[in-house]
Amino acid sequence: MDSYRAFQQEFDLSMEALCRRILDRHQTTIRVRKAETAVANLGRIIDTTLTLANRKGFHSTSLRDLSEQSGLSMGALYSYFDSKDTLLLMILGQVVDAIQQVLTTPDVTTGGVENRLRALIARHVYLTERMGPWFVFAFMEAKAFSKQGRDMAIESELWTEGQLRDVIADGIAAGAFRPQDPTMAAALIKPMLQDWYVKRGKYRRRGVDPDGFVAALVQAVGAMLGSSPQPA
Amino acid sequence: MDSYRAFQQEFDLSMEALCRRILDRHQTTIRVRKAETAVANLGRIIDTTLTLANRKGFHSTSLRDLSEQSGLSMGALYSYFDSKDTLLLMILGQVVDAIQQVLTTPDVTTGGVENRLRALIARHVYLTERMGPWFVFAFMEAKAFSKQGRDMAIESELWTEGQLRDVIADGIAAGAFRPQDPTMAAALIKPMLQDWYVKRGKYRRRGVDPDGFVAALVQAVGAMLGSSPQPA
DNA sequence: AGATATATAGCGAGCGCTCGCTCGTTTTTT
DNA sequence: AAAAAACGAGCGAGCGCTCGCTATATATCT
Repeated sequence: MDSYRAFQQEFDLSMEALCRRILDRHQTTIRVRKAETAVANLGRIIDTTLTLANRKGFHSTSLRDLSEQSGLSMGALYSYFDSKDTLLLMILGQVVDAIQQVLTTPDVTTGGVENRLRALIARHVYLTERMGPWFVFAFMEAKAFSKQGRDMAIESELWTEGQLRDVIADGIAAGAFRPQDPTMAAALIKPMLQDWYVKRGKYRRRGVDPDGFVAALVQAVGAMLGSSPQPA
Repeated sequence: MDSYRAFQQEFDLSMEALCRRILDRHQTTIRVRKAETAVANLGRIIDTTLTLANRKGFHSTSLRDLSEQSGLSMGALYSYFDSKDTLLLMILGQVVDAIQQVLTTPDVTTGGVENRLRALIARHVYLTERMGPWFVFAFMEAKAFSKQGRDMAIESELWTEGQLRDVIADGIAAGAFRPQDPTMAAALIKPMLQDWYVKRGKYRRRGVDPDGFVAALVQAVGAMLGSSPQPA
């Protein structure tokens, strides 16, 4: 898994696949019984929500706008969620779910520290590239979440940072990285990863693609941690 | 200027001083004539706005909440701004103003590249520490700004990144830093600087103070740019 | 100095409007 | 024809904002 193309073939993160998981997780609230119909309409709802919310904020997006743009009536929308807040939690929940799915696989947890670190960085960039609007949504609306949502976001954030910290700590113990505080190092790397989706437009304007960003980031992080040069 | 204490003595960024500048910039909209009264009440209004907006978002903060918490009536509020959007632009404008004030002084623009880079990093951290809630507000509400506000935010963002890029480019030319793309390097450093105020709580919980963060960041950035060790 | 007049600051009920959400009805599917 | 899904007018609550009014500070006149 060493390019964005390979990543896309390994993980199915299509709107359909994502909505199928959301349907699984919210079977009790979603009142539409036919899975095929439910997945299709969930896709339209969430696609529209992400577009409108990322343009002017979730709170400023009215359900009438959402109804009009998605082509479903007000009543139909309420067959898929029981409150606007639930819609928000559906999207956030799927973001957390996808993170777990992508960052918990052998490539990331085994092998040399250099490769584990590279895999962690690459997968994070590729995942946030593939699900860009979802991550922007989660990041921007985080403050407005209900307590349940905020706790979920913080936990997920700390989990990802913990993965980084563990790899760095292992690397220091193995003598691959210069001795330093692994928690602080992880804390500094995390925002660089987030920048890829928070400021996506800036990188697009400069012609930087996902693989280019991964290369630059791996290089920078390597230098920062004082890693010995990669074996040719 | 080599500590947060020294920074606070060099720059007056008290609520009173900031509001006095806001009053200057919005003389035409603010209908209260006595400067003393206006500055005092602007302080109450903005302090309350930052508190409420950073808790639940600016859009979700009603002017009735603001009125109740600040102790001014609805009518009195409208003597200080002519629309809720103007209130938002007042705060954003002062953030941009303060950035210019702090990052455009001899320390930052003269001397060796190592020192210029250190000064730039330190001042950014100290400024965002001193005006924490203002910066969090600007960052979180940026997407909801009117076009005027968004353009201001983007311009200010790019200006700061440009300052970083220039120092790095000078350093590469002088042989102090390893040859690399200064634009990409600056793009990766910026989010680390922003993390200080966006995730302020995380660092507080871990007992990291402004000077500690500056030290860690200068160290990390130095390694990342491949700077030669500092002269003792 | 005291009385009067004028300007300034603050007040808060109420306006028009949009919001999230409901529910009786209609359309589509089985 | 029964069940499932979609419809959309309408409800009450809460929004940004206004405006006729009161209270207080300042200026002017005897």
